[in-house]
Amino acid sequence: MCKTCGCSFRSRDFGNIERFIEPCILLLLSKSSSHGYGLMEDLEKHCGEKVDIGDLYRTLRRMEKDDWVKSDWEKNIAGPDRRTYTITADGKNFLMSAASSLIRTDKLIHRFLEGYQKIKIIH
Amino acid sequence: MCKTCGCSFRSRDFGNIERFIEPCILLLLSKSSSHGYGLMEDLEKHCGEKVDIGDLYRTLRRMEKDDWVKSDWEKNIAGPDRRTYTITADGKNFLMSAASSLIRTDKLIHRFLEGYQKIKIIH
DNA sequence: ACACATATATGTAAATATCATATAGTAAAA
DNA sequence: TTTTACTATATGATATTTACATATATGTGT
Repeated sequence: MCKTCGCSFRSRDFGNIERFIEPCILLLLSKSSSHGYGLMEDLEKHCGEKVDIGDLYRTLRRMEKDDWVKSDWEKNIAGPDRRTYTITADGKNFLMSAASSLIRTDKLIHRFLEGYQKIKIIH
Repeated sequence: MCKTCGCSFRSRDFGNIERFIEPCILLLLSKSSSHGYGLMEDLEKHCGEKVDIGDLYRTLRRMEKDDWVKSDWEKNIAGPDRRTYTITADGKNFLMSAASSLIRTDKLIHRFLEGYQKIKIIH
């Protein structure tokens, strides 16, 4: 049920990749360690990802539970302290397998789009 | 929690596009009307999609509720009767917008893979 | 009579996403 | 000095989606 207008149609955008944010985070962290709020800004700037900040923090905690990242509190004079995340060996491995999966996903999309072009020409 | 081995890691494959099956179904139906079981075979053969049959039937009923397809029962001498689905005008519109979304998704994946190639060269 | 392929459907649980809200530190404006 | 804005982390509640199991029924071949 669409929340904005109350209609019976689903409102979520189509085409979302499940948990795409996770490899994006790991890619950023493999360049340099960072904290949640900083990752939010980088995800929007460099990854074209719009981010729900609550989801991002929850995702980071989950990724630490999965041992893909580890975190340490960092003193911050200019504002609230930060929880700084660093990628682990497991995180690098997942990033590698995620890249393979995304290549497969990309092929599926291409196959679909090719098929779509064909029916578009006919009709 | 992983069901097969009981470990604390998530087991689902990474890279799944949410509801990707729906535009795939609509693409097949825009070639010719079909029923659930037939769509299952075509999705696996032509779309490279492994399909949960229960999910497929539920998805088709939902798509009819959304007016993307309509269905009629068809007599079948060679087996149980079939519910045959036909794409609607709304379904064609959704298919078009899904194709646009997937082009965007594809760009996100490419951006990610380019970034990944860069860090792979460095490390 | 029984197994098997075809055919549709639902129950339940887990995982994920969305939206709202809570809390707190720092700095600058009013 | 109080209020506002920005930075920063986190959780509650709900909706959506997926996964796996199970139920039901028809027709064919052995």
